[in-house]
Amino acid sequence: MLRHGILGLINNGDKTGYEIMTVFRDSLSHFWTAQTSQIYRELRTMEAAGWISQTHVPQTGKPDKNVFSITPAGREELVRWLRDDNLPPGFKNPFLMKVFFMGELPLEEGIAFFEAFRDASVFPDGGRGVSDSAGMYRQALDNPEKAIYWKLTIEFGRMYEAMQREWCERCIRELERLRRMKGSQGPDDAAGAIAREE
Amino acid sequence: MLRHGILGLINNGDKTGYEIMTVFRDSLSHFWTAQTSQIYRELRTMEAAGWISQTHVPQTGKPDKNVFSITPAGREELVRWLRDDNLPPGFKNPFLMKVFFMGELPLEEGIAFFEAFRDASVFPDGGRGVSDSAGMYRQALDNPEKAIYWKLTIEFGRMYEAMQREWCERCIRELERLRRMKGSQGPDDAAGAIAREE
DNA sequence: TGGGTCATGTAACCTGTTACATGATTAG
DNA sequence: CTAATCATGTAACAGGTTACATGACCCA
Repeated sequence: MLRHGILGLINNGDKTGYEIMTVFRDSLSHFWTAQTSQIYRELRTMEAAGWISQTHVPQTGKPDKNVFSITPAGREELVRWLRDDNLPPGFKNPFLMKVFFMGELPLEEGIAFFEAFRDASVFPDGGRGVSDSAGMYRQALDNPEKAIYWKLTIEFGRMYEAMQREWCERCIRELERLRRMKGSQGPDDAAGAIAREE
Repeated sequence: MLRHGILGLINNGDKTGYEIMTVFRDSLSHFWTAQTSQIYRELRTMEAAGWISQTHVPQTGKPDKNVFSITPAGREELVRWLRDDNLPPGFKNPFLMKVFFMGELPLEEGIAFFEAFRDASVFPDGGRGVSDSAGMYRQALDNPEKAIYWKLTIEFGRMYEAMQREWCERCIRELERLRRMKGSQGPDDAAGAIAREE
């Protein structure tokens, strides 16, 4: 996956490993992350596979750079991957893993946990930070057909956030309801209420 | 993460590696997956760390089993993990990675891609398959305070799905709009319309 | 003079996936 | 008779994270 993401970025224009890292950090962080260590490793693998080629560019006042360009074989591989029906089955959500076991902590802590999560947003500014990213903006003007897909991923991020916030609100309401029941009527009544609900 | 998930399951009752695998497959698949190979490896690590202990149980007519129980140190580790503010930053969505580069394929293929995704649901039956899982149901009756969190994770799955479907619908509408513009007015006008939109 | 940017990477480790291997019992 | 279930794992590989290392230039 990362391999093909890097390939797509190089397809949009020649890039150094460093530039690829900045794109991941500034424009793709809402759906993928990558460290330089992994990027440089993948670049070597991709060059060995003949998907990209490297040009050494000496610079003065700055370190020299290695600029990577996509090859015809790389372009073929990119569309092959796009068409390939290969979406991985396993979806992992560490937050839900914790929620699943939250019954081990007092209710109050559970409520605080959801409040903290609701208030911590992936897009603290409503997505503007990602949307304004310079490189993507340039591309949006150059090539609207590529830009529309980029906008759709941003839209996904926004909708995901809104959904997550709404879910947190619901969870907090549910937990507060349980707390009230425990407070006023004792644990047995609370148990009955939950069981009856389903 | 997986380590702590396994720990939480053993905390809810002694289990064999095989039983842990079935719980992941039947009840936690909407937010985590795990193969037996990984489960047995983690169990060994966890036993070495003193979080769990093992009892060999000979059986007749069936293979012998190794039943794992949580230790006091394991229980301490579980609540430490629950309280620890350690949610990983990197969120990875292979589907969005593909969407991001879909501009390399013709519009028709992009539309078909979203249609296929919209129709492939994680919860083909609206979540009933997961909710009815026997082990979890038993627990829901035993311990409502644990069960409520399990229900909340199911609810997340349902909301996520609904959001994803709605997002797909929006994407399809956007792409169809672009297709109409390209068809009737040529590529330059389409470009202008997208640029003006932002 | 201290921190940020540009630019390269390595080493060690941890986590996850794929494929394989065994073998009795039970239900259709 | 065949497939599924119960129950254990190993080996090899792929993918991802953390920490470290270098070094010049520029801005406050």
